[in-house]
Amino acid sequence: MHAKQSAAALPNSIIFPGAKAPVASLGAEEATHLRLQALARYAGARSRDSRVIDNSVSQVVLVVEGAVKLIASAAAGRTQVMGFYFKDDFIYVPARDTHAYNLCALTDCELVAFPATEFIRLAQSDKTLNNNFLSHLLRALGRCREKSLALGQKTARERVATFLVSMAERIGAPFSNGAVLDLPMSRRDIGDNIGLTIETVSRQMTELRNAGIVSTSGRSQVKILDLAALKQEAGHLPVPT
Amino acid sequence: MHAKQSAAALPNSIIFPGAKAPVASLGAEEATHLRLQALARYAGARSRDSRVIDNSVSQVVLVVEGAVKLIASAAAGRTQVMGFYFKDDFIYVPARDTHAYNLCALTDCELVAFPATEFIRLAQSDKTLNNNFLSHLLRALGRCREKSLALGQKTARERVATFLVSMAERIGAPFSNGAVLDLPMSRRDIGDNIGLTIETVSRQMTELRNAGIVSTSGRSQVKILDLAALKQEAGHLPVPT
DNA sequence: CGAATTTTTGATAAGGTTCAATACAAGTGG
DNA sequence: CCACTTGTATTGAACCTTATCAAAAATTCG
Repeated sequence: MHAKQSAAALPNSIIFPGAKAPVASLGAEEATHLRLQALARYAGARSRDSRVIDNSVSQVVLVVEGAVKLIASAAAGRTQVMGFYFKDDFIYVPARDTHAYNLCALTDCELVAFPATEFIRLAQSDKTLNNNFLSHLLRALGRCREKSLALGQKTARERVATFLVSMAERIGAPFSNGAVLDLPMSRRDIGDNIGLTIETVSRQMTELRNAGIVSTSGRSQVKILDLAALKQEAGHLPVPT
Repeated sequence: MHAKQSAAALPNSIIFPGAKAPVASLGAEEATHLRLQALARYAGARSRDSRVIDNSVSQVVLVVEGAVKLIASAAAGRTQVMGFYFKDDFIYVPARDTHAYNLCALTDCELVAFPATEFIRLAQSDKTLNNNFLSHLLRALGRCREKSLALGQKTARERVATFLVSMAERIGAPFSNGAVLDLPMSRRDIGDNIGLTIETVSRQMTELRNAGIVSTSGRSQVKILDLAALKQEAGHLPVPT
């Protein structure tokens, strides 16, 4: 299902009660709000919907509610999950080129999409918005480089641990010496994100469980019992002095 | 050797004859030039110099001449080469954080570095410069995502082929059905860039040579005899329709 | 030319994938 | 509400790719 259309035209979409709220988290000045509103395409999506937004042009997407994954497709049907995004996250989705990028809903969710070109033009006249966008891009680049490092250098164990640490920081609820999290993505998604097969992910989870570092219940709940130990497993750099 | 210092203080550095030229490729408006000049730190480096620029603060670096690599260091002495950069390339080097980023010279080279914070502030008042910086960041993010896909999904053969295709596009001279290139980096650098050991890189090069797709002479010269075949090996997506 | 370094080649081993089967969770219809 | 069905996750065994270790060959540089 395509989503570059106004909310009214989408049967599945969730109509926002107060339309101003989502755009507010972009931190733009008052004067920019109206113009952002005009540009915004609200899109609701049900869990598992793929191609949640139109990728014929580059888009800047804000997650208002729910969770999505950004996937890239290469030859031979292989896909890489470039990242997972949650409430208030901000995603740059390039237009289809040598690889095709798409957003897929992991849960029912609400998104706001802006055509990138117009968004950037608008940001030029609003220092706050421009700064926010810039610092978002810098963070995205930083995270992507971290991922490159992980994919290029780390073992299966380290990758799974790294993934869990990252998720704990983003969607974990504090718990004892660690955190509790409810993973909205499947083992396949995790594998495609960290460059492993589902079997390897599963085995590493089992080993972490046997080592008493995490415990699991059901498919999605993970309790991190010892965050320090998990970070150790993740192969993180000692804190710089 | 540290390089956040003016050219005059660097024994190794190459003093530029006309100091305006390097900044010109940033495409800034006339009025911004002087302020960029004031901000710029010129740094020359000899081949193999590491820590070519100061990484205690984030920097935006322009390559005026030569070639450099951006490396990230993780625990256990593992390093990932995040990318290679050549004349007129533009690099965002974040301050040291959970990982340490550094520029290393592959050849004798000339660089211009700007403290990122001030550079960004200056860009705010110059639409052209701001646009250039933004589009640079978007391209950098795109390339980094491509690399994630390669590291997460591709085989050794595909990675080496992908690397060669990319280098051909960036520093190759046209030649018959392919290109000739003079690689300024070692096999180790290549391996650290695409997540393989030097032995595996070497073996894959040998196989590509045996397949008649490339030929080599000396350490650094590579002739791509059949670019189409090499792209095939790289596992690229068929051109979108 | 000769020394030092880098690259290539070879043999072996380890980590991860693949294939196959079982167990588990969640949803569906009686 | 429970049995049945479907999809997802876990476990096991064999295989394959790539890493590791070790040595020889090639290139660069003094």
